[in-house]
Amino acid sequence: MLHQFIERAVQQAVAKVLPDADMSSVLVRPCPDPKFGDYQTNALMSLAKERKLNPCQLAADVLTQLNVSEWCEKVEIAGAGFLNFRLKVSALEQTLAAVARGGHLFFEKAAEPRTIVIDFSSPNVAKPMHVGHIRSTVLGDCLARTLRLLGHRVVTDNHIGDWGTQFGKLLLGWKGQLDRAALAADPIGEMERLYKSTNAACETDADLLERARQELVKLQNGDAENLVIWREMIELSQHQFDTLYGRLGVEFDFTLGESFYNPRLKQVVAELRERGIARESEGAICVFSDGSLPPKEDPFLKQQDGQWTPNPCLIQKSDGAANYATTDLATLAYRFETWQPAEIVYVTDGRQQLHFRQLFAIFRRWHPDAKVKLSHVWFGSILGENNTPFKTRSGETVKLAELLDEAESRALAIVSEKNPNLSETERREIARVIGLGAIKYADLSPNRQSDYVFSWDKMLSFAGNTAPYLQYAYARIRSIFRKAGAGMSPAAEIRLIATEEITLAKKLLHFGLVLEAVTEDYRPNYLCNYLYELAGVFTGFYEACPVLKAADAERASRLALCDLTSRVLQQGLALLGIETVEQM
RNA sequence: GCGCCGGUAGCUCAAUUGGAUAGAGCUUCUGACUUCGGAUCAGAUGGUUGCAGGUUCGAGUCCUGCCCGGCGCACCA
Repeated sequence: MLHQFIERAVQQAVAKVLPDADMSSVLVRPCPDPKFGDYQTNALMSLAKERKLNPCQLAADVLTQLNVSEWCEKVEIAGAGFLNFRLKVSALEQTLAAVARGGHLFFEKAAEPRTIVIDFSSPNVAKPMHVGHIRSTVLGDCLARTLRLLGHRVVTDNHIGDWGTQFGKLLLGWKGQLDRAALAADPIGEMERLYKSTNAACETDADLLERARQELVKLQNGDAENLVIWREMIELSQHQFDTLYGRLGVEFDFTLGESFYNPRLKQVVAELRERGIARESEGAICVFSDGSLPPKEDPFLKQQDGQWTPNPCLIQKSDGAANYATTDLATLAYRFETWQPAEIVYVTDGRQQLHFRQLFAIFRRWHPDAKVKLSHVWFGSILGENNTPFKTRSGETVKLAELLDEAESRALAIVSEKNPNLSETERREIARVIGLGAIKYADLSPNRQSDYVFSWDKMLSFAGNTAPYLQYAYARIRSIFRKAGAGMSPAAEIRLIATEEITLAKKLLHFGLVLEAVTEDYRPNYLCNYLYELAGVFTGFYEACPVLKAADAERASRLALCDLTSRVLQQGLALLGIETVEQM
């Protein structure tokens, strides 16, 4: 893309003037205001600062070494030492024409593909998937899709909760009060009922609690009967997962649950003890600070009463059982050894930050030579009214299946009102796409680190930065092609004359830059913002530039612009996991 | 108490290595329709970026202190 050509040219020019400069900081970015130009670099000012040079003089020196006349008008030095670039319309036209002929859609594949493991979603067996799983699922899926499009090798792994203390109570309930008919009709509901009822009974009955514990011990020791029941619970749960992931369009390469790592846990603890990374404390096995980090950055220290005190990570409970840190360590080691990734990404809510800081720190000590990058991509909570956690009226967690149902039924009501002429089958399909898109977009468009307030009315609105608005923008473009019929020549020459055409063309060019930003910071909201802005710029073009009524050459050129815009919208939404429809 | 995160227009949010005059939507008000889909668009109103300092050519962004809110901090995950 053009900005990369300019960037490389600038880097080469800087290298001639300042051979020792760090080129990774010499970047070319879109201008914040078109009056300055189309692209700018502000890197020369910081380079000048480091070297105590006059920034404008440095800019002038770089300029003498710079030749971007193939793509740009005269380069300007402005402000405190910006270089401003203005694209030649001819370069724009050629770039768009090349994409229209079948090039990559305004992005470039990564020069050095990386292998990246992404851990996301992670629902629990025998429990309904609920609203708490949506953000991890949607974020992780979007990151996987975007990284893949850019040419990276992505391994998605669903670390389901198929092991743990809850199975004691579940097994006890299953054996005592399982309703087979209810299980057949609604397996998750029945398992949830068994757990809740047994759990409640255990609150007041110590004998029952002990029996639940015994069931858990039997399971952990490989008791045949309990294993059979446990496997059935997993299988029933997997059906639920498959159904919901099917609706959401999410796929995993692997589903290696917690239980997969059971055979490795003892070894993990033993190894960490042998190496002196972990030791016994109050009956548990713990990892303490090794003093290698400054106290402020050390996840195994906290300040209490003005003193740095231990903040250990437990890797084995005093009863000898492993806990989630143990499993996560075994999982991390397995992923590292199995896929040899450049990076492992965990998509979870922000409350687990300390856990992952400790987990990563332990792994670094355990495998000091491992080059793998470890990332915790965390997100904020979904809130209901009054900034309280999002719950149903009766205070229950909102089930994911019901959430999706409601999204679709609300969308159906809107579609039926707006476009009653469509058949019910068509309206249902449109409602499905709009309803699911609205939910996903509501999760992806805010900064992932902030909490957001769940609002049906906002997410399903056709105005503002919402999925329906973008889907509408797409449908409206497709409508032009339906009217145009088959008379569209795909490899049309593109001629940009009106300012709205040029603005749209320049916006299309930014797509790849945005995708890179998304994968660098793991922030899909950059893509959402971009698509919304693109839709806005397109509307400006749509209002000002008639397409079908234009004369032949202009018509073909504008049709090509429409086609490129619709493709970027569709591709962008697809990366967010959101479908489009031809009519809505 | 300590840590992490947040505090930006009346409301909900954005702001791409520190970069130029902090931007959208909603709301309110004013306009545009014999419409390539008005499910739209144009314009107006609206700001001491929580407070006070500091760093520098330049700070919503970095540093220090304080105020307010959410979350976390040894055997749940």
